[in-house]
Amino acid sequence: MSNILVKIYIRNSNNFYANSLVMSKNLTKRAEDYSKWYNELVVKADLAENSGVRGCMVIKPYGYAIWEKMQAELDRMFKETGHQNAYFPLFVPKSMFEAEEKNAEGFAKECAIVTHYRLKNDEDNPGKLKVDENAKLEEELIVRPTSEAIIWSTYKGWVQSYRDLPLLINQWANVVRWEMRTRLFLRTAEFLWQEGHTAHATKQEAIEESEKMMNVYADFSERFMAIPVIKGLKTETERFAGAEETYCIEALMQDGKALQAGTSHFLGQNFAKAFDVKFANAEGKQEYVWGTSWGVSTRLMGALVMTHSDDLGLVLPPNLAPIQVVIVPIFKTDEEFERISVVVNDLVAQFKKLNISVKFDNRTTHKPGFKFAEWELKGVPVRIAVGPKDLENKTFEIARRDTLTKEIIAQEGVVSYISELLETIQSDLFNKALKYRDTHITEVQNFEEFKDVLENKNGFVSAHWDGTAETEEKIKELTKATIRCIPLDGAIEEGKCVLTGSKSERRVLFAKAY
RNA sequence: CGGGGUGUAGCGUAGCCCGGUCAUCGCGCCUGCUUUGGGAGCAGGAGGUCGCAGGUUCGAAUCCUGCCACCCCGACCA
Repeated sequence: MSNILVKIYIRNSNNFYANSLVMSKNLTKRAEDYSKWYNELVVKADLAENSGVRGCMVIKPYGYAIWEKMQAELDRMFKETGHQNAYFPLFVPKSMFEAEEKNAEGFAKECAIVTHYRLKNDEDNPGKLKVDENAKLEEELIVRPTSEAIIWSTYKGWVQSYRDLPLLINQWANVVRWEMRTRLFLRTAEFLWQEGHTAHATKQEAIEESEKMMNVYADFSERFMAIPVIKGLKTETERFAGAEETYCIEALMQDGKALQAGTSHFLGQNFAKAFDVKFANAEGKQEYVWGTSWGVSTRLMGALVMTHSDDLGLVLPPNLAPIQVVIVPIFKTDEEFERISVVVNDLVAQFKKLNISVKFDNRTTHKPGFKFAEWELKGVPVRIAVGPKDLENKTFEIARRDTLTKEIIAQEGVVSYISELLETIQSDLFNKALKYRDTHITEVQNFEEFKDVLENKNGFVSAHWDGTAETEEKIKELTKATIRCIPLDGAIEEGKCVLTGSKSERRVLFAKAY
């Protein structure tokens, strides 16, 4: 093939040479550099691109369509569990931000801060502007890295009696965290998310709420995104700043690294005390309310890409695919195209009745082979090809993106066949990812095994841990692996800490993480 | 924020060390003909303030300074 280029990457002064075969339009081979593969995939599949503004990305229409589907489903689930949407300000006055000390401290190093509100002409550089030093704000405004502060300061005015509780609010918004190293979808300086913030009369109710939302996330992730997750608790070091307990869902990517896919926090009375949110209980006594907060972000898009995709491109679960079925006509003459269009238009109408999103790729500017490759790159779950042979035999060629298999199917009843096929693909994708995940949870008994798994196999390592932050830190230093979570379904099991040999009563999951 | 690297057409790149017909090649794009069941072929053509701003020089993609953005490692990352 003429468009195979042999590229030689020559890196830095160490004279490190890495040769790689790169198809001009294909993706970098995954084994060589997973992160390069990931970046190329995100860009080439038309999901997002670097904006050129520090650490921020542009989400392109195709990527945003996926996000909208995720939003719609999550929003439905939130409402089903009694939550309402609201919106709070982007700017948080510094004094408000610092009210809950631990939370403020936790985010202090990654905040964008507004200090001025006006520009003026720069006399030294005609046509240029500069900050007007006279327009300095009395108090700086923090661009929200999360909204607990501004929301709890608002809740103070909303809660007086136990009759005002619970307060179950969600907000869809953008937040800014000035991360040192950014990566499309996984860690961008600005990202889109939803954050739920609830207030309750009792501790028990708040704990139940945070567990409930963790379950909502796990359910969404597994049923909708076909990404298996492990539900668990964060250790004290990994816990959200300002929370009493952090619940999380952890997913495993194809390169064996773990990704935190969502968190739900039981905040205790920390924010209620910081913002003085009190209510009169049934006995007329003043009490602080109990809080939770929970969120998932556009990071889930990164999880989606890294969980299912292969070297031909994106693989989207049918539930999330903006286009579930694409129809590619194969023809030589206008007359053939006309005859195919008649059949296809009828087919499209039938799909629409079943709410299956379908695209008839009737471009005359590209050849079928090009279209096949393009839709594969974009991850469309099912492709139907229709040509003269099919008209003659009353058949279609059906191709699955996930398995890359093709079959010839009679036109009669094809719509219900595909409707079922979409469900099959959805569950097959989940099962495939589940199998990968489950074969990459390795129980180890000692530190030698521990290191061996992390060096040679990767994935989750299930090991005993003595429960101390020092041991956790030491293990991180030695292996780069962190405790992803203390699994909720983990059995009580006597054992010895993998590093120190001290007593342990349950296994926890370690992994290298994004 | 520390260390290293990169920035040349929409994308990927050669050239930089050693300043002077060096702006190179491939993909893509446009036009025409032939093609169309897996990323078409041939012929012709368009497209670039060499990241930005200064400086050195008769002359800068090339040397120097500053800035911006991106990549890798580390630190950081509820």
